[in-house]
Amino acid sequence: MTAFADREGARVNGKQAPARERILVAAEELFAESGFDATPTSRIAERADVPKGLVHYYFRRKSDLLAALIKRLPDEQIDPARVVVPGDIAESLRRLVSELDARLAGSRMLSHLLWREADTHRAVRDALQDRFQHLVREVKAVIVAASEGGLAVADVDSAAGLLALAVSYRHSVARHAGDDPPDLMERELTFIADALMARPR
Amino acid sequence: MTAFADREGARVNGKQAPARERILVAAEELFAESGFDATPTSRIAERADVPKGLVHYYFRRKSDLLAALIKRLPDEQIDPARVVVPGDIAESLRRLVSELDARLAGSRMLSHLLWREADTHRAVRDALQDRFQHLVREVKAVIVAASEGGLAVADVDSAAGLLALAVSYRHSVARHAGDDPPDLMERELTFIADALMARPR
Amino acid sequence: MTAFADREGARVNGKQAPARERILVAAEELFAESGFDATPTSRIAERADVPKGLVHYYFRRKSDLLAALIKRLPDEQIDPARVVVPGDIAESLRRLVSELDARLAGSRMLSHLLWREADTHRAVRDALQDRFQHLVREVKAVIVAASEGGLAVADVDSAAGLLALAVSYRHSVARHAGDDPPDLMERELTFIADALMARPR
Amino acid sequence: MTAFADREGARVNGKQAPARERILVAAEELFAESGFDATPTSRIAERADVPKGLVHYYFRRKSDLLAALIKRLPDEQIDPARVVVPGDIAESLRRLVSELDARLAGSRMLSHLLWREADTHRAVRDALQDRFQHLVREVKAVIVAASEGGLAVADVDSAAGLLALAVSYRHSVARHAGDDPPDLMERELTFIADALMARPR
DNA sequence: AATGAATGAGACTTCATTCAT
DNA sequence: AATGAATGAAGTCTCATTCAT
Repeated sequence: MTAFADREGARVNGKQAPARERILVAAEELFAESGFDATPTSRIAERADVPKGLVHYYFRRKSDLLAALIKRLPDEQIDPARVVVPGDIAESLRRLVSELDARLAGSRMLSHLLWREADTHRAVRDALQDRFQHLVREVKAVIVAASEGGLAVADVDSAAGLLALAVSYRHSVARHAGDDPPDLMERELTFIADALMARPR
Repeated sequence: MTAFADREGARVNGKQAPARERILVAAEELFAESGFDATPTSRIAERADVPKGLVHYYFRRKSDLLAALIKRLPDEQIDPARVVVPGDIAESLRRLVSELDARLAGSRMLSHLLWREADTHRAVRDALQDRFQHLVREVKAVIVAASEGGLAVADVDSAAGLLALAVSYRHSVARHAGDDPPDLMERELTFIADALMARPR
Repeated sequence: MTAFADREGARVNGKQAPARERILVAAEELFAESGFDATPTSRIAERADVPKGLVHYYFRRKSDLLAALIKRLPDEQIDPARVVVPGDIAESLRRLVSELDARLAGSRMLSHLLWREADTHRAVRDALQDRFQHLVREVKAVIVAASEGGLAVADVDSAAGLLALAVSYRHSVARHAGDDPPDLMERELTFIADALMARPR
Repeated sequence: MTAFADREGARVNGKQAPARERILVAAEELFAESGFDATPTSRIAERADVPKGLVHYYFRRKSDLLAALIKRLPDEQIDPARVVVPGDIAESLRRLVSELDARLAGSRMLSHLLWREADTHRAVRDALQDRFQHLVREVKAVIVAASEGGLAVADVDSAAGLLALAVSYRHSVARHAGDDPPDLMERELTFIADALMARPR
């Protein structure tokens, strides 16, 4: 590990990360900060500290950068066993949200980017849809496991959809708010959990 | 007056709308279709069927167009009396959503635009926040009126927040889905209404 | 006479000056401040407080404004009798310079403008040359009158040329200096006067 | 070296000068000919025979071109020993003026440009002031050396100031005259020299 | 006489992309 | 593999000038 401080992500245990990697990191940051269109490739090169030509050497067109970024999306499955507290839906969901927060912390910017560019770039749109569906399924799985059966499918679907929406909103669009009180999430979460508990089985 | 149909909004009973108005309509459409940055002012002029210079005559900078668009946002209050069915929260919310759909139909594109550009343009971000809060308050008012009192404030807040989120999502981001099944909304709506009914008072 | 204060020169004893005059005054100021090319006619209209169309109504092309400005140049002859102190060249020149200062004070901006635009506009160039020659002749006349004859023509020409140069420089280009110490002029002036006195006759 | 005559400065012994240099030369010529504002970058590209984009590749903004031009100003000191004829101020000044003429011949246009743009561009104004002061000092040094001491400081200052003015005027603004008779300078020069000689010591 | 909407040429500038080295 | 000069299309914006009223 050198004595020089450096860009987050630009170094991998002591050595400067390879140029290609540095370019991707820089692109992700800048796209998230200013949007795809508003980010010149020259500024990406600058931030990655590589010559301008190298960006197009690795990614012939600018959109190839976006495509490469999407491929890098973290896509780990959260193991329901790690978060589920049988019989306690609220607590289970609470832990799930916490895990999701942790998982997405590393790619919050990218998540956010997705929402912005979904319109103009089909690849992005599809990736976004996939991630959302994936999220819904994860929530559903946790609810089912925590409830130990007995819930109506439609209710689970509704609940999972609403929570996924809230989480997703929080992770991407809502970050504008600045405040983002943690209890806000808590409030919705318990409301949903209680609602499920109150349903006739 | 020709017999030809024309751009939506570009004509006002037989006469071509004033140039300024045509420019705004064209800008709204194009911004929503392709995003702010990706829309050249020249294409706006083209679609509005005005010379390129006129766009900048009325709106010196491109961002002034965005600002003008935001000022035009419909902002009518929905009268709770028109949608509330006392004692029936679900039906009340159903009618409210229906009204909201109607209201936003005219500016769906603009709504969508807001979500996309919220990051880069502070004016947009603020407008977006305002609209969302406005929406939450409307939902809350309907719930309170329909429930005839007796609900916990926190529950109303949660429910209103979730429904506003769902409506908002549907009106803007969700349009990617293409299909947008009406019953999807119905499912979330009844889930929320039932949840409220089931709560201890 | 209204209670409103107004632009210097835009009012003529209590009444607002006619629009055409206000336009000329505004143009003179702005051309001198920012240069001919850098001054949009729209800003002239603005400062003159007239509608944009009126500027081109009175002066079809922008260059017509310049031409009209040149025609307005003050061109009064300074009466040698008023400044000459017979036998005292230095004092005579001192008084002349003082008169010239007073005369040009009213049109300092315009004088300055002339130097800047002389290149690009033939009419300006010619006016500038004329004014300079006029100035040389005035200086010459004062020297001749003050010296009561007996100086060599070549010396008078040289002296007049040099002083005219210094005065001209001071009135136009030199104004950049900011400081512009009065004694600086005095120094050159006495140098020239003494030189003339010391010449063999 | 080809048989074709070519733009002055655009070729360096047979090979075309580098693009960046050609751009600077073209800009200098055009700015001097028509002024800074009146010269489109497109015409600079045209004359330099480079694509339009290259001008902005090397000089992002048009004003950067002006700045670069100013840095290129020749700034060699003239060695007093080369021009001074001890005891003969007039001849010394004559030789100095001749040297100055030679030195400035290469950048006459640029000199001229400076006077024109001094108003609107601070960098130019400062450069101009510096050059003038530099010139005054050079003249002063020659006078002192040629006179072999014994002149009053104030007289030397006056004389140097006047001659610098005349030289400067000739090199820049005066070029309008077209004719520019060499003896005109000679006349002022001897007048000044004689004046100094005649002064009491 | 006066006005301000309208026009279109053209200015500066940015930028993705290519290419010779 | 890597570089940075070079290219030209396209974008935003300004402005003198015209013209219908």
